[in-house]
Amino acid sequence: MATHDAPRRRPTAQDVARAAGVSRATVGFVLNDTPSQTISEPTRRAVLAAAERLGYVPSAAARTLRSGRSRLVLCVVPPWATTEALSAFVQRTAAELHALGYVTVTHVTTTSSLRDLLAAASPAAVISLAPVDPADETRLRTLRIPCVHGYLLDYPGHPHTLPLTQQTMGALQAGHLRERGFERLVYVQPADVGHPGRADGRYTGALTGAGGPPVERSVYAGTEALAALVRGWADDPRRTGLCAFDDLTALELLAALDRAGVDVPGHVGVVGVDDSSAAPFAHPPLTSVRFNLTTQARDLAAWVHAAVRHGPAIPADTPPPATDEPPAQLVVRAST
Amino acid sequence: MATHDAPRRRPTAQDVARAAGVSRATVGFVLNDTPSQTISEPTRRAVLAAAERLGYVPSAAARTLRSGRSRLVLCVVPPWATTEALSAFVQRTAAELHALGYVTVTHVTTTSSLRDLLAAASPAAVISLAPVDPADETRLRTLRIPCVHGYLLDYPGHPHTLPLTQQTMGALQAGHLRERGFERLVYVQPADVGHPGRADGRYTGALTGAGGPPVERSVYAGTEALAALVRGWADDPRRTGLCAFDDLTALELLAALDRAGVDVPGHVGVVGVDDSSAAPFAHPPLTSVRFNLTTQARDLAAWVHAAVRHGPAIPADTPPPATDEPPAQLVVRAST
DNA sequence: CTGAAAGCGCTTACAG
DNA sequence: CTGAAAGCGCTTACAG
Repeated sequence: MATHDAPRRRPTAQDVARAAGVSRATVGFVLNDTPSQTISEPTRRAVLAAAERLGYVPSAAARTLRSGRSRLVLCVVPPWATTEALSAFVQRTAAELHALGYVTVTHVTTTSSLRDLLAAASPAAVISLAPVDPADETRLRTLRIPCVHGYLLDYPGHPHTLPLTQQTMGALQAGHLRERGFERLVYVQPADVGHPGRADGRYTGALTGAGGPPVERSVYAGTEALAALVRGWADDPRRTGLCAFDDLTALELLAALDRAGVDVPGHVGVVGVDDSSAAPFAHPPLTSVRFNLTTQARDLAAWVHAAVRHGPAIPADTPPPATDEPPAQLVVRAST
Repeated sequence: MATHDAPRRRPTAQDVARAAGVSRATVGFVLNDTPSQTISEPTRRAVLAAAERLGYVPSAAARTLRSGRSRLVLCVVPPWATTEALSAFVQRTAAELHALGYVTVTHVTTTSSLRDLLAAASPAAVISLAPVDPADETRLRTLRIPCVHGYLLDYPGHPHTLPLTQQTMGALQAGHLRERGFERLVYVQPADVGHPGRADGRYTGALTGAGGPPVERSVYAGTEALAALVRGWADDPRRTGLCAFDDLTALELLAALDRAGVDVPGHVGVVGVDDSSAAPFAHPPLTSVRFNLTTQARDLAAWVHAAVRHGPAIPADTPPPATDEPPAQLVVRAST
């Protein structure tokens, strides 16, 4: 026995029209809330009920093709930006964009080019958490898809720079260590930090936050190299404050310091970046820089919305709304 | 002065045809590698060169609408599945799917329904890392979009179950603790673990892995509650082995045990799940369960590909390829 | 290879 | 509200 109402194809607006006993145009007006049309409440309800009953979902492909608009926002994330803090940032931004009528999806870049991605999806806009390849930038311009930069690197002359920059993070770290009375300041990072600009920016910020040089910089690769650094700090009579590149680096530092029997924070202090969920459980609990991303996610979403409506070139007319909230703050724990 | 070759609209296949001096059909044949057509090498090159020069990217919307096919795979991730290990799993799966010709994007579910998502994108298939809402399952069936379950819950009767299940994890934890001579075994979890089935499955697995009961189960909420548990373990004359729900839970346990002055692993042992990047730097370094996701990502990608080609109902004919690799393994460190 | 064509499902202006 | 219609850019079968 064949089920009589199982369609062999997905339902279309035409099917909804038939089921609701109205014209196809009416279905479109109801489903799109077309303001220029007045639809009576009973008709409206009948259409919506029929759509629901049939499991109708408008074809994204047809809608995008015909209207030239899309509700999809594509967030492009480099592999090194898949941290807790940045994931939270993307999720908040997605929530803000949802309120503006968009749907956000994320793509972690493995191959470098956006070409394949753009041939498979038709986004209204792209958010990139990393500097975009020039070829891809050209492509996006050609396709008239606005690209908003959601990365936290200073980008001179670029209007869309979030208040939170790499500099902010380093400055908070170094300033805090100075306040706590650490005399010698060292910026410590592993050799591989994804995009080198991140570490450079944070180090530059540390120079500022320390109230001027010197802030040393140590790059290590491997346990041996780190142990050698630890010996240097242990033997130094000065109290040494370490600005760790991120929380993971900080955890590695704390473990190495513990192995060497160094007193933390008595002789050496450590500050991370990210305020990861592991930070409170470190040994000792880790002081870290927490991002305040709520308002910044709203800014980013607003830029995307503006770019979609007015085109990518909206430098002067959309300044980020002034907020009292600092872009980041220290969460002080026992490691300093 | 106006730039003479800046088009006001995005280039189409027609533009490429004009630029290459061929017919529009030829462009389609070249760009799609249509096997039924023989295109001479010079023509082929001319078309590709013109496409490249114009920055042509085929319209995903038009292509999907016309062909009824899409190269987009949508991976739906609940907020609690955004861990390092699962992110890595998704990225590996995306890489495998890329090799099969798909492009994968991820959506973290905030609102529960897939409706908005499916109205904004036309995926060829959906991978869900969480059980799918029945309404959404119906919707996907109606839209003829196959949905493959990428979550690690046992799902009785479901053909697509990866070798790695929640049970596997718990079993490895408990088996290891027994081997290490811990007499009393406790499964410890915070009250909120996202989807409760995860903790239930892991606990069930621990019962098996321990070679039979008893394995106690402790659910805590807050530092106070945890401290009370720690006192209980400290006062017990038996060596107690703790199966922590995940690495974060394990880190919290280690911190609490350290505060209470409990000897780890002398008196209490701790095993996590995830083998997160913080695990090696814990105090003491944390023994944890690492997922072997390489082959499992390949299986998942193969299921997606099969589902796209043969429809969602492919139970019997696509068994997961047998691999020698265990679905997960212990990484033993000092905490046990 | 070319050229003319249909049609995917939708949005949206138009005359009633 | 209805009904007939165009057209977004593409894929793809067809006759040459």
